[in-house]
Amino acid sequence: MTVRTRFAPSPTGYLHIGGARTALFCWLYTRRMGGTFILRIEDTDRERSTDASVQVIHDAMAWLGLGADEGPYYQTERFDRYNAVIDELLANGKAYRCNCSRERLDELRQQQQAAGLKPRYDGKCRNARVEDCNCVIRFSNPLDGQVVFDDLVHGRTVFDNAELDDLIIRRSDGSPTYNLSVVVDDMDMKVTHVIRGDDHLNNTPRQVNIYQALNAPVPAFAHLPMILGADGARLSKRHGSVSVLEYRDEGFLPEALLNYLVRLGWSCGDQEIFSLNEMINLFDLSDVNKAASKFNPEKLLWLNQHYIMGGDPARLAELLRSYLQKLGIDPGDEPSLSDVVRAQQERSKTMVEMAMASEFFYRDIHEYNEKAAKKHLKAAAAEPLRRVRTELADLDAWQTANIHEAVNRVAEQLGLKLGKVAQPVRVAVSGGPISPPIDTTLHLLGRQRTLARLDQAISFIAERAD
RNA sequence: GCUCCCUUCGUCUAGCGGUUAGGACACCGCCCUCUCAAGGCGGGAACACGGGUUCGAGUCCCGUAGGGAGCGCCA
Repeated sequence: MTVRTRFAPSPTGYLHIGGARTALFCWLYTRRMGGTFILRIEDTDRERSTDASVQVIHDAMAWLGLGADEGPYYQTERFDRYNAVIDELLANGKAYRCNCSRERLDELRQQQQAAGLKPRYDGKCRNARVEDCNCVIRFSNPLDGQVVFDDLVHGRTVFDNAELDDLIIRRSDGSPTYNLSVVVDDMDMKVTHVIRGDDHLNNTPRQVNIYQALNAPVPAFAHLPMILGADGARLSKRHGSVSVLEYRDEGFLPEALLNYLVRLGWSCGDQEIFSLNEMINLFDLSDVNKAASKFNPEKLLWLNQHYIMGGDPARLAELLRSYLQKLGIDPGDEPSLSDVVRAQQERSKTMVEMAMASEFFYRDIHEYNEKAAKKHLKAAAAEPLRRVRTELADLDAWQTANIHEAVNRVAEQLGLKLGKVAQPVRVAVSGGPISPPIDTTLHLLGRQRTLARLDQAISFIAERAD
C-alpha cells in the first residue's frame, strides 16, 4: 500500500506555526515512505474563507519548500460530490432531515448545560420522517457501542457512541459541513494516513462512524500535539509572530524554521541540527510526542543564526539585498554583498539584523550613535584618528592585512591599547559601537569612504570641543 | 458542566524496570578579544502529588491536582 497523506488547511487567515508543523510532519512522513502528499484547501466556510488567505498558504508552503504532489483541491469545487454522498446516506437511512429550529436547539443546549450535561442533539427528528425541506440533514450516529481506533501517536483510543450525537452534515443552505466533507474527501482521495493536530481527536470517532456508514476503509490517524504560546495558552497574535510569512519578513531562513519546528514534538536522540535529508530519513510518527509544546523564540533565533553562519554567502547576499531594500537602501556594487555577508554572518541572528548592521556600508553617516560618540569621539580620540588617517592614506595596497598593521602601528606609536584606537575609528566609519573587525570593516568600506568618514569624525570632534 | 487528551530542568527533549536522570536553547562565571559576535571551558536547574505492582519505578496500574482540546447550520 502506498502512503497518501494530505495537508488540509482552511483559508481563514495566515498559515500559522502550528499548521506549518503539521504540514512538515505530514510531508516528512510522506517523503520517507515514498508516498503522495496532497494539498487540499478546506474552504467550505464561505463566510470566512478568502482568496488572499489561499494565496498566503501557497506562498508559505512554497517558502518552506513543502511542495504538494497532488492538488491543490478546493472543497468548494466538490459540492456536487458531497451532496451525492449525503443523498446516498439519506436513501440508506443513515441520515435524516431535521427541521428543529435554531431556537429549539439553543434552548435545548441551555437546558442541558444547566443540568450539568454535555450539550447534544436529542434526536427529535431521527424518526420523524421530515418532508423534503430547506432544512438541515443530520447523520444517524450509532446509539450504542464504541468507536475504537489505533492512533499512531496516542495508541488505542476508545469513545462511547453514547457520548456522540447526530451531527449536521448539510446546512439549511445546502452546503456540507466539515465532518462530512473531510471524510468524503479523504475517502475519494484515497488518503491512507490522516495526520493533523490533536484538537481533532474528538472529531475522529464521528468521522470513523461516517466512514463506516459509507462502507469506506478507515484511514490510519496520527494526532499531533499542539503548539502553545510561551504562556501555555493557544498560539495567537499576542505571542509575537504566528504567521509563517512573518518569520520570512523578519529575516528567518526557511531551513531554520523547519529545523525548529521538526523538534517540536519530535526528536531523534540528542540531535538538534537536521538537514532536510536527515529529517526525511530519520522522521517517524512513532517518535512523535503526545504532550503539547510551548513555542520558544530564543531557540528559533539560535537555529537561525546557526544556519546564517553556515549559509552560502552568494545565496545570503541576494537575501541581504532584498532586506536592505526594505530598509530603503539600494546597495550598489560595492562593497560586494557576499563579502559583507562573510563579514556579518557570524554576528547576525536574522537577516534583518544583518541588513541593519550593514547599512553603514551603503549609506553616509549623518549622525552618530549618541552614547558611542560621547564615549569614543572625544578630544582624546582626535590624535589617534588623525594618525590612522595618515597611515591609511599612505598605504600602498588597500588590503586587510595592511590596514590591520597600520592601525596597530598607530596604537604602538601612541602607547595606547588597540581599543583606544580601533573603537574611535569604528564609530567614525560605522556611526556606532558595533561592526565586524576594524580591518575587515575598513577594507570593505574602501579607502575613499574610510578617509572621508575619518575626516568627518575629526571635524565632529573639533566642533564639539568648541 | 460533561467527554477526551496530556504531565522529566524556565523552554524543547533523551529515557522505553536497575542511569551519578543525558543533550540543546536560555541564564550565570571564566578564557579568547579592537567592539559585537562566534568559539572553548565550567556552573546552577527537572522526574506534579498520593497510593499501589515489583527485589527494584522517571519508566507499569489507579486516584488527585494542574494544563489543553472538544461539546456550532466553524474548520
